Amino acid sequence: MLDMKYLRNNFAEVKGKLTHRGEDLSELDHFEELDSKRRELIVQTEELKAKRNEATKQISALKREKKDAEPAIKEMREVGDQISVLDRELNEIEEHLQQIMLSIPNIPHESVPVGEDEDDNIEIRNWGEKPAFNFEEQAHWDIASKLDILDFERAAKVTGSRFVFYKGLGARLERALINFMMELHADQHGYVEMLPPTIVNRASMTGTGQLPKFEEDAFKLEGWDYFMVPTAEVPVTNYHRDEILAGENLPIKYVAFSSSFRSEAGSAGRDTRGLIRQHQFNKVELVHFVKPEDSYETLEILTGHAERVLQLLNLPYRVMSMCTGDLGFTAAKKYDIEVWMPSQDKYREISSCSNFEAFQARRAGIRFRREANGKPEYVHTLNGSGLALGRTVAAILENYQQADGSVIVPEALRPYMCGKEVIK
RNA sequence: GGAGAAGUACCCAAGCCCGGUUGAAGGGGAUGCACUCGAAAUGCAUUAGGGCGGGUAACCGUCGCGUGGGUUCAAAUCCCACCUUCUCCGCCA
Repeated sequence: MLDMKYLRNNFAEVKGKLTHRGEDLSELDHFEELDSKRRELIVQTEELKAKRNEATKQISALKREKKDAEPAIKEMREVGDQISVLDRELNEIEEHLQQIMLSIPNIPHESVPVGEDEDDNIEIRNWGEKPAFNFEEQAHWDIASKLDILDFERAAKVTGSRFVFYKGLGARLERALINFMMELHADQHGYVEMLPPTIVNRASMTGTGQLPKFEEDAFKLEGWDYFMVPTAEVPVTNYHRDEILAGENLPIKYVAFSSSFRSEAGSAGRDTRGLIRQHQFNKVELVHFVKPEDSYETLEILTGHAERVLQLLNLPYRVMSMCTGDLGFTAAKKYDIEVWMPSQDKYREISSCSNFEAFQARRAGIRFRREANGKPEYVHTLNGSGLALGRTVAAILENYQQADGSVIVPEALRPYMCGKEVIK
């Protein structure tokens, strides 16, 4: 959510900056009218309420002195009616205004490249050497099915398409990656470890920006106003919802492991095979709460923490700066880290690191005080995958595949795999 | 799932039956001042934060006793719904 006062005072400028995002801004046009109507009504009702409060004191004094209060009561009856009419109107307007505010995307940071879609994203850097194979490289689903470590067919029977069983050393590999990543971030990067709920309520989904606009992307529990989390970002960011944090405790950094659930509405036919696009996948997520002046430096650090995972696994990747048209709804700036997938001859997203500035903090009411008696200010929130587990498994299988169909275990993972050096 | 109890300011807690003088007694804590060489103890004082609106500003208004509605001239106090916590029973990993 944007700062309403800022939007009021800089309407044309904000609107200009939002046009590059390629989102529907038709709602925005009602803002100015509703906003001024709202303030008008507030002045009116508050005047009447002040009058009523004054009269109430007098009525109670009259009653105490056993004098006739009937005329005053009669008059206030009318005032009361006026108040309730105006209040009702005010409520409607505030609801509409709130709905508009919740549907306006974040303002892109000035350093974000202007562009329409993913073709306009800019490569910031790349790392590692793409493997050279002297045999025909295979897709990870083929490698995995020959090794019997992933089972998509039975998952389709048990649940449906876009689900998977990890099996044997496949399951072991995924679990090794979870432990490897969690320990790296907790022990070496200084994050506090979390295992959050994987079901959250509507307020949480609204707080981080998944709702109200993207409800069809989420799995909702029938009969409940609960949702399966699409990312641990939701529970972990909302962990501090409606709180005022002590400035001296910032920055706060959490690393959370959770399963993530996405309906992938509108993605039918894309990445139908393999681990790239599942309804359920595991992810290690990094979440920061920082002072506003620190958030852009933090975005670089956070991205570096995610990159560190790929470096230790020796997987080639590049870092892309998302252009205005590919930023997503909530981010002011976003880097995607893309890992090399040999069978596709392409880089594929494996982490997404975003600075939301105060966009989520305003929705979720997350503030801090610089000093004990200072005014509360909104924190800036950031998060990034560190990393998506399924895609990491896919990248390992493809980049570490051997001519005989076996897969070398990256050295950094061997301590988590009982020293095993190869999956065959 | 069944039965019961409770949610009041930073914390504890009175008020709620019998609506108005409680914008919230009292205590603790915190802060300031006094006493003291200093501390403790003691005494005095302050301590609703926050949202929203108006105003160049000082400041003013409004909302606020779990949340949302309702009744009333007026609600912490009455009515309804919901949420959360606790206790007991049942079930259960």
